[in-house]
Amino acid sequence: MLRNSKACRSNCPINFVLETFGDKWTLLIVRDLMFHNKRTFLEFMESDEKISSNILTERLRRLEDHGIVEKNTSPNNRSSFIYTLTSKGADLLPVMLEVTAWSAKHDSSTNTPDGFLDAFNSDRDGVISSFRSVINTDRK
Amino acid sequence: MLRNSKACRSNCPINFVLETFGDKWTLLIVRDLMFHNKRTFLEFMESDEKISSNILTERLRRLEDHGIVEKNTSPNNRSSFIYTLTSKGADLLPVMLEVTAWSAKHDSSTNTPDGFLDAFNSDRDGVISSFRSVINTDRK
DNA sequence: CTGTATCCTTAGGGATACTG
DNA sequence: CAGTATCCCTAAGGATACAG
Repeated sequence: MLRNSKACRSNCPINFVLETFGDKWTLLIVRDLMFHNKRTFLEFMESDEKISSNILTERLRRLEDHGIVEKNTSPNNRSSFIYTLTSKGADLLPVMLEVTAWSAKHDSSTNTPDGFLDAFNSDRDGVISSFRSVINTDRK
Repeated sequence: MLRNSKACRSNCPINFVLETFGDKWTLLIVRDLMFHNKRTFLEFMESDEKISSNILTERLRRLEDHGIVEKNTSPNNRSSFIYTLTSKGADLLPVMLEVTAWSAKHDSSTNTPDGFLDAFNSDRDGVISSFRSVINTDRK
């Protein structure tokens, strides 16, 4: 459910992702959920890029509004919150891996795991499915 | 050659693309070059999202700085400029198609060509290569 | 036509303090 | 711990005019 829906600039599918991910922070949260097994506010705060707390609060809420992230109270600790990707969020995996491959190809200074690019180029589907199996998704 | 290089926030490949594409406009220019055969300033101005001229000027320059777009004077008209994707820019095609597929799957209001999603899911490589062959790239 | 320049408004974001 | 609230500054962006 959308808390506040903005007018779309167009119905282009590229524009559609920009309405959600067209900023410098949102995709980093998805990355942390997807590849770094992060799931709490503090864990997101600790990432290298040093997001500030007010921005993090707002971006998490927007991701929740867009159905990409789900927020639940931790079963054992009631004042702790756990963020997980929904299946819609997990569906971003191919996008994320293509982005990673592009960066790895065109910027040698990016920290991509050794052999990723070769593995991805030779067995893309295999790499995707092996990642998919370990993603932190909500399973009810 | 970079006109002004900013400090990177991290060496993460996801962050790397955000340094270039982490805004609401840049990717739309790539989309126009890649899928709509646009190549002049005016053509970019005419897109549905209504970018303003000062933003367009700055984004084109940044894309040129990052080696994603090339700017050349038109051979027949000396005061006219033609923008084309470099091979680095054209390498974004798989990313763009994955983004399109994600949007098409999760937002029914996006204007995606009929049958794209099915074609892409069943013959991804075929779809990519057929797109690749018609992309407006600089070939010298 | 292809931009630049300027002015102005709004959104993004950093720092910090504070609450349940 | 998990945020919210506030203050303040800068960056992003819209409108418009203008230059080569």
